[in-house]
Amino acid sequence: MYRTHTCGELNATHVGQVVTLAGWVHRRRDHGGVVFFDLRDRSGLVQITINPDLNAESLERVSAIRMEWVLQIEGVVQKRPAGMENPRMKTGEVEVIAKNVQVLNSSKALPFMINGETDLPDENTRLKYRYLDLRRERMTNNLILRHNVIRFMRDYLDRQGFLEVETPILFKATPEGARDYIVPSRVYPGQFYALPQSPQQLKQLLMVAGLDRYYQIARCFRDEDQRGDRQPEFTQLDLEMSYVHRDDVLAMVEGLYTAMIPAVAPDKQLLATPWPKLSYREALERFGTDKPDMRFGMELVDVSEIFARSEFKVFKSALESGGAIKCLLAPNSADMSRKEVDALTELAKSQGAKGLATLSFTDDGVKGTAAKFLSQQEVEAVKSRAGVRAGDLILFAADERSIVNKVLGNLRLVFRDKLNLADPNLLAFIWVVDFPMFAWNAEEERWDTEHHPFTMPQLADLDKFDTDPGAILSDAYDMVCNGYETASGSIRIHRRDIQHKIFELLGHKEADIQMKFGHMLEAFEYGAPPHGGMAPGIDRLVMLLADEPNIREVIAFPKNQNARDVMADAPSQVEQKQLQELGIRLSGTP
RNA sequence: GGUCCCGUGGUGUAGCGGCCUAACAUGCGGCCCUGUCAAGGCCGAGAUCGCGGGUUCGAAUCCCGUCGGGACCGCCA
Repeated sequence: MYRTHTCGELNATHVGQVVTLAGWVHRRRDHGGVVFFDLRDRSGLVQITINPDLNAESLERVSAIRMEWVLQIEGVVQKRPAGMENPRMKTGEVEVIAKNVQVLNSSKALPFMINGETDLPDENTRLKYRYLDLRRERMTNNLILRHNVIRFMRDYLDRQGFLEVETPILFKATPEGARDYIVPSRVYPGQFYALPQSPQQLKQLLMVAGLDRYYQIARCFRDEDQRGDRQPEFTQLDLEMSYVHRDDVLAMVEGLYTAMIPAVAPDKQLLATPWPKLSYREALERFGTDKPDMRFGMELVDVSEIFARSEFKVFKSALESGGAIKCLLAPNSADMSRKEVDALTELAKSQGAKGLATLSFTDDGVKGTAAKFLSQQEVEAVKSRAGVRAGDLILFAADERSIVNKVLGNLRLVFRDKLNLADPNLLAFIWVVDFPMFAWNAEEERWDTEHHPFTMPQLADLDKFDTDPGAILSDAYDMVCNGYETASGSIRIHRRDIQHKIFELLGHKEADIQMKFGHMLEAFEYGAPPHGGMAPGIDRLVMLLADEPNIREVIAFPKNQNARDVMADAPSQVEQKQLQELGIRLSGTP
């Protein structure tokens, strides 16, 4: 063994012991006579003291040593002289007086500094040298946190009677949902596997197989454009249970999370237990989104009624065409500059609104773009309905209801960030339930499933299939936290007739259904039990627990926004021979 | 596919028509220094300002294009 102890574990109880350590030079402080190194391994830092009476061989090595060299230090743990302790270091009471210094490896000058939190380079540089970036304490801690989260999940689910089962990475392309990553087959030229977007079908088949309670730390692949909270491959806690109703699944997962979070992230507070349940409709109406950040108020206020007889053209025409007028109260924002309001208006326009109307309640009276178009009574009515106080700003959106909600929902988040309305240590978990089963796809003139085609419609709505599919609610649910969708799931269809009906409504032809989903339909004919499940996203959860702004910070080797691995430079071309074996000829760019 | 923002020594920034033969910090090299902990002091090397074109007497600075990166919209069952 190279070492007897780790750096971070040393403390006053080790005083007097001879120890051997191995690690990186985090910092060096060379005083000419005495030299200090902070030696680092995963466990932390400890000060190594090189005194001038060290053996000549070691002493000669010391002068050449630079940051990130790998050393093996044999020495004696000593209590630091009085007044020389460093209370900011975990090991600050002690130091290791070196008796022998071996250089295990040297290091080139670093492409960027990794011993502080400031001055991080461009993210691509961090990704190119990810192995250096991960040496940083913050990144190491993120990976440790992620490990603790997954370990807790495994232990907890094991105690709850779940079995961890692995499912294939090479599977079958699915026509629904995201774009698939496909893998050519050598044995069957011209045919392709697909990487799973999730193990959805497989876990349902495990229920048919009688596994009863299944989970997996599952890698999922979706070939869509990136965001801060989306990567081409990501990890879910995929789970499925037999003989459950919606609330059984929710209670299981809520129990897991409320036990886990104090254990892995003790600084975080849960907003409420049990977690509030919001219907999809209610979430949209009150917060303008199906993934509301519940850490602060600023709810949307419907003022359509107040303006039922308004002469303000913008409001009038919105109502006449069946739309709505809603507003948002931005506290203490009446003094916002024209420029800032214009920027908000641009944002609103980018999301489909025609514009924004404002009222600002200043010391000099009511100002804003809507002021001169509204009557005194209308202004008073808005004031009392929205609870306006002096200094507040009101923003109106008048349009189709869906656009109004979307625009104000996004503005709500802009003000959250601008006015620091959300407590960063709060985790506001909620359940969003009662999603619509279908959404009309205007572009392709057909129905799409809102969740996925294996989701069980609510029984009360089954008779609406032929009359009003848009009104059918499903037994789908999302876990939402601080404005992120952190899990999604549903009770599944376990009856062949209903499943078949869904595929039909989605516009699949009979032959297609057999080719793409025949295995599922057939399985349902062999005594499929009622079942349901969920898939909490692990990357997003760890991101929230670690206070990171994106999931790349909690993934060891993520891809950049253009789905590129800049360290290994993937994707890359392959040998012509490989393509030949697969029967693939490149036709140039699509 | 679209919108917006960014690109200056290894790294992070400043400079935003002439004062730039490009500044500061850090890192790097050398020298001095026996108690520091972002150690300190002195000296030094290191950048054709992402790339291409244009405007101008003159471009890091203005314009156009392009490449790379980021945020967002579309997309993400």
